Amino acid sequence: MAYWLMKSEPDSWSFDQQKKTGRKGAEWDGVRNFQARSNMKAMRRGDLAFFYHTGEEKAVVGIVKVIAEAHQDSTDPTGQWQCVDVAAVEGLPRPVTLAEVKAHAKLKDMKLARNPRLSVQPVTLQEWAIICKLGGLAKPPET
DNA sequence: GCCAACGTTGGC
DNA sequence: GCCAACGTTGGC
Repeated sequence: MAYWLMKSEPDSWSFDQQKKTGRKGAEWDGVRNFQARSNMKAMRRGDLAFFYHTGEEKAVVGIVKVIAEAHQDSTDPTGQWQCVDVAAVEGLPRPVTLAEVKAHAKLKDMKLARNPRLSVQPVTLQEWAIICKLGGLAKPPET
């Protein structure tokens, strides 16, 4: 069981859109970065990920679950890129902003703060728990 | 809208 | 295989 963080520009794909796809979820397509790809290849069914909005919001807004492991990205004609499928689990009652992450002693070394350009990144259990709490969840979701 | 940081590409 | 140039991302 691993934890991740996936970033999206809400204008192109938002957590609200993700929620509308319900339990069947959607492909996390369009990733064209080797590091992000290798992170997606390491994902297993049932892993959980934060859904982060870039741009205006710059905040973790929800949680998604990996429902299909890495497979061909249907939007890639060259066939070299892959994606996973994710489904919304729940939104955070209170979004956790990038500013808060950077200000928090235990979170400021997160990849999110250090390398904001990596679109799919691992999150430690400790980071996961802290952000869930800051986000207003009584307890982190179960798989 | 600008700029810094990073990743990727291509020439040597 | 190295490195400069370029393009893109994302924060400010």
